Amino acid sequence: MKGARQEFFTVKAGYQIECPPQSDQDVLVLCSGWAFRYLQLADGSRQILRFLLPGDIISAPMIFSEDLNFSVRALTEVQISRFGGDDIRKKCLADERVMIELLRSLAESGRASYELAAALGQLPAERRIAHLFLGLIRRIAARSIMLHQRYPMPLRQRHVGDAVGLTPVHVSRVLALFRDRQVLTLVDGVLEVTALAELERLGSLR
Amino acid sequence: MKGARQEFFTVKAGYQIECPPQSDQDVLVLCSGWAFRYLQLADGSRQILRFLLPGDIISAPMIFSEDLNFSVRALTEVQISRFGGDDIRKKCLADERVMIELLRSLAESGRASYELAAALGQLPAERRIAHLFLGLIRRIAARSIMLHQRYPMPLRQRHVGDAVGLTPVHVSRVLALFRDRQVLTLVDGVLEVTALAELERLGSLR
DNA sequence: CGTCGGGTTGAAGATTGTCAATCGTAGTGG
DNA sequence: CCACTACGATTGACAATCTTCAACCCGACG
Repeated sequence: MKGARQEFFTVKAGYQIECPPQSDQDVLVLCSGWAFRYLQLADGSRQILRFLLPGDIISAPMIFSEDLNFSVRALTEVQISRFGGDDIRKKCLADERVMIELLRSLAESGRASYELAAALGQLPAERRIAHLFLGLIRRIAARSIMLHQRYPMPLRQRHVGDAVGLTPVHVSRVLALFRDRQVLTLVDGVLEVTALAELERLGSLR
Repeated sequence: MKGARQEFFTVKAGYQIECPPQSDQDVLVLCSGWAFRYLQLADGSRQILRFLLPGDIISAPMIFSEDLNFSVRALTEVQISRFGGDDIRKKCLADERVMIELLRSLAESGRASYELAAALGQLPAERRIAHLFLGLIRRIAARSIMLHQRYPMPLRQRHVGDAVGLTPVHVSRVLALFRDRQVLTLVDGVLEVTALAELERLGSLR
């Protein structure tokens, strides 16, 4: 990416990641920390659409289209790198591989949102939560070598609930079940998986 | 599109629309009839991801990516036009506008799947069904002039259920409610909207 | 020491699913 | 023309799932 205009900035945990007026077309990449895309509904509830991990493009589905139809919020403190939208678009046309990589990311994002819809529509609470964790630990494992099935997971139960369409109290009950059955524990920002096979059985769609 | 390799074929109502071996990269466009994209789950249930109307690209999210992660099935008898994948890709690079149009379609598809996730995760049955119909009548109205708020809607209640994550029985109850409250009726493949304002109030996310 | 956010738990209620019976309509074969 | 069947829609009774409301605990932090 050398030669491209690029800057960094930081957003504190819990704050929205704005896409300021003139820079709608810019591309933001998450460098450290966690964030999430979500849709805010009129009745006050929100649907978390995807958790963003370091390396993810924050507004992946919108690199070419103009209007952003979702919001993004920092889950932990995050560091973000901004690339000029025009630079990126020029690079795409110049370098085949940049374009391919962007499209791959776009396709992955599309697949994920379809899986999410299927999970929300068809699975009961337990399996929805298993599906969420399964997707997350796979993405985490793809980024760093894991030890003892312990994964960083800086989510409150409210975030889990907003992601799978359940109330925090019910999330608490399901997590208690998982604990009792020795499937996993989520404590203090760390997810420990004790029965991966069971988690996969619950969380897999096919 | 003149000069591109192109063929037509037909699929009967209820049959799957296959993407045969060698032509995974081809682009299929729906010319007449209705179809739907869906994900088949291991337990036998399925989530309908999007209904396809004439003019829609059948595998829109997958023009560039190789593996198709969803299935497509004909809802009515459909006519389909096939374009060679290589031809399309060449056109994209040659003609800026073709690329733009494809990306617009892709972005629209992404927005729709996010809205679907939000509806499935956050809305109760009544509002989920309202949301489905609202999205459909807007797309139908954009394609042809409508009279008296009557829209062709060749869905069985089972399709509605698979699209919004409810059992056909409960869909029947909700539709009965809508009938009683004079909001809409769905009879014999025709949706008649009698209280559009109410439908919008129920089915809008924001 | 008080407060506050997050998690846990119980009890009650709302929503949605399951099971089963019924009805109408269209098709099918005698 | 008449069973016979198959499918979709409807309805009732009941059960399972999930939400709501409330109380309580606990650690962090002023």
